Amino acid sequence: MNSLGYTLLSMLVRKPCSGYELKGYLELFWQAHHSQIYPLLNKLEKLGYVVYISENDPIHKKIYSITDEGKEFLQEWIQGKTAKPITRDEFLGKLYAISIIDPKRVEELFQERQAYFQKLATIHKKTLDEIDEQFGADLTGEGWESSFGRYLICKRRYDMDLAELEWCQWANDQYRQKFNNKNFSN
Amino acid sequence: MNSLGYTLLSMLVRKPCSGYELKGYLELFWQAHHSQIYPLLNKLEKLGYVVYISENDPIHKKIYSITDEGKEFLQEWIQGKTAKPITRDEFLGKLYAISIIDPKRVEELFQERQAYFQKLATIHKKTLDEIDEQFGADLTGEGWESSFGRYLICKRRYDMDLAELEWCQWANDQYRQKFNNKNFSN
DNA sequence: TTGACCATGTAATTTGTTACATGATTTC
DNA sequence: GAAATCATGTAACAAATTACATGGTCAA
Repeated sequence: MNSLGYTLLSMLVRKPCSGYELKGYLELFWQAHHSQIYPLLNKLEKLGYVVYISENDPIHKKIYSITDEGKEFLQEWIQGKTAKPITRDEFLGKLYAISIIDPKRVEELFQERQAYFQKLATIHKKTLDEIDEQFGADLTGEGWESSFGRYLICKRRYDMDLAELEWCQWANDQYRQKFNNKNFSN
Repeated sequence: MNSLGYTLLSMLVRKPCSGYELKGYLELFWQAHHSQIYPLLNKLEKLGYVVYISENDPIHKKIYSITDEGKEFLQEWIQGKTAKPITRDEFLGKLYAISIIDPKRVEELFQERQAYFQKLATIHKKTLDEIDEQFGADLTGEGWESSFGRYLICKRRYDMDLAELEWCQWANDQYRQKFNNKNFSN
């Protein structure tokens, strides 16, 4: 099984989910396409690590639940070595060449970046508030344990969004100062 | 050409580099293997977007330089749509299931995470200091323009390292509080 | 009735990872 | 003289992306 497969199992510890839901939750720290998720869930099901209960649920929606065997399998992975986090950021790839980018385009790139993370920050703040509302900010609500991991991860993501926004402002300011002083040329 | 290929071009705007160097610089925001980088550089060379000057340089080291055609090609990419940043984080994949992880292992996971980002923060701080030293903190040194992009990216990375470390401390504290209160069970 | 979102799947292609291969240099 | 780091390459395999394919729901 690959890392994404284990991660799907990990997310099913919190609550039974459909592939579509998993894709959404996953976006906090792992962007996966549905074309990866659905086949993996089918594989996990064949292996007996998840079961699906399509019961009375609307139309063609498959809610997966982790099995005890799935939990054991997951534990083995959790005990093993943890791979380093991976990032790939095209914006930064472009920014590397900032000295030869048209100033209008630079401003545009920063603006797009800020808008993107502003949107994410808003979404993640809302999610955090919802978790607090559901379980109580003093962490006393029922079922809290199973959502604790997601809560920590969501908080991290929100913190990172804010750090990214702060950096954006700083970097854009630096650029403007630089540009006004020396006019950059090149 | 793919995003990594364009990003390599972008990095060559700053200064001529070997594939090995590029791999190192890239690690700030894009983790690529040498088995991707070397073939891409050969491809870019065949297309005339980079040239290599192995001249008097030690043994088998190939220093690549971007051409004017390469810069034009790069500009087209920079003008186009920017793909969203990608992250994949196994640690967070494990953390999702924190409610069923042995507390000792949880502490270990947090410790490893902190050590990892502490190490990165130290490296990135050092790199930032070197850039400041080389060009002057008031951004007046010669050749500053071409390293400005790298400077911004390096600062971002350092900020993110610190944010990650702060979150780690917060999250570990939350976990300990939670664990001491309710003993988590499960 | 159009567009956004929910919902799942497969196939073709591209990208990324791991393994195979080699060899020099530097530091301890 | 052993280990780490510098340095480049290819091949086999695994994973991710994009395209193809289908169909339901809900709100403006």
